[in-house]
Amino acid sequence: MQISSRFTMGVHILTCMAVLKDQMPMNSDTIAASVGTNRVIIRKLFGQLKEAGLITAQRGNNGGVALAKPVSDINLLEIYKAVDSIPDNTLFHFHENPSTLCPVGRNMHRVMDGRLEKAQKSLEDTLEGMSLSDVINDTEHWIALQEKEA
Amino acid sequence: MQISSRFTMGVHILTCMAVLKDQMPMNSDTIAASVGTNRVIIRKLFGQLKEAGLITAQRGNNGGVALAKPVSDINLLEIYKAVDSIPDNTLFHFHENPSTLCPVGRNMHRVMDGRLEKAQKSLEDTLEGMSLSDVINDTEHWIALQEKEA
DNA sequence: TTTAATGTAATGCTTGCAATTACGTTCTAT
DNA sequence: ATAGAACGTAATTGCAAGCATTACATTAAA
Repeated sequence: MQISSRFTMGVHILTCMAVLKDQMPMNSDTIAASVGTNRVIIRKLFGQLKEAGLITAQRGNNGGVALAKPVSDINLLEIYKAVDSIPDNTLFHFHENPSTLCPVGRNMHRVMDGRLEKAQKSLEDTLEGMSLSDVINDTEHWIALQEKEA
Repeated sequence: MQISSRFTMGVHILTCMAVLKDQMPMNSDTIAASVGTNRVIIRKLFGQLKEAGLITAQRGNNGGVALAKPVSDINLLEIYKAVDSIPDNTLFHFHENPSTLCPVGRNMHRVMDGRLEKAQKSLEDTLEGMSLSDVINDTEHWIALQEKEA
C-alpha cells in the first residue's frame, strides 16, 4: 500500500500559502483549484493542519487561512504526522493472529517489532530533516526560471 | 495507510522454514497454521518469494518449499520487495491532478519527487541492513529461553 | 442582512487486502 | 497405474480506507 496523497496535498497547501502570499488570505477554493481536488478535501486538511498548529483559519467574509509559524520552523515530518493519521509505530501492518502454539508464531512480534519501528523511524527522520522553507525556495526558484523564459 | 501485512507474513514464512527445519519439507498448511491465515494466502506468498528467488517449491506428494539461498544472504528489503508490490519510488502517493495553471501546482512534482524518493530510500536502506539470519537467531534465542523456563 | 468563508455530516465510488471455496496441476509412493 | 499430497490459480466475498461530491450549518465582515 501507499502513503495517502494527503501528505503531498498538505505540503502543496502550505507551499501555496507561502508562495502566493500576495493573494492572502488564501481560501479553500483557490487552493483546491491548484491542488486539483474538491474544496471539502482541502477544508478537512485545513482542520488537520490547524490541529497540528501549522495554520490558523478564520471563518466568515474575508476569512481564510494563514500560516501559524515561520516556514523555516516547519519540517515535512510535522506535515506528514498532521495529515496522515498513522498511529505511532504502525506504518507496517502486522498480521494479527500468529499462532501462540508455534514457537515461531509465538515470537514473531517480539523479534520484529523493534525492527519495524527502526525502519519507520528512518523514514521519519529523513522527513524531519527536510524544511518547508527549502521546498518553498525550490518552488520559487523554478517559478522565477519559468517567468524568465516567458 | 499502512504497508500490507504480506511483508511480516513473508518474514514469518521464511523464519518458519529456517527454524522448523526438522519438519521439512514445510508445506502451506503448517505455515498457515503458524501465521494464522489461510493456506491460499501462504501459497500466493510462496509464488512471490519464489519469483524473487528466495525459495523453491515442489508440487506433488512430499513436495513443499525450501530456502533457495543461505539465510545470511537474505535481507529484509528483499522480502519486502518480493511481496509488497509497490512499484519503484511510489511509496508516497502523489495527488494526481495539480493545476498546470497555478505556478505552485505546476512545480510540485519537480520539487517533491526527489524528496519523496529520498525518504523512501532511507526506509529501504534500513530494511536492507537487516539480515534474515539475525531475525532467525533472535527467534531461536527466545525459543531456547522459553524451553528452559518450561 | 447579505455574502463569503470555514466546518461537517452523509453518501457514493473505487481500490486493495485478506479470506475462502473450488478446482486444476504435478509429482511421489505404493 | 493410480491414489494421495502438495502447490497453483481463478472467482467470489467482505471489509476498510481514500477521495470526491452534495448539502447544509456556522461564523464573521462589509
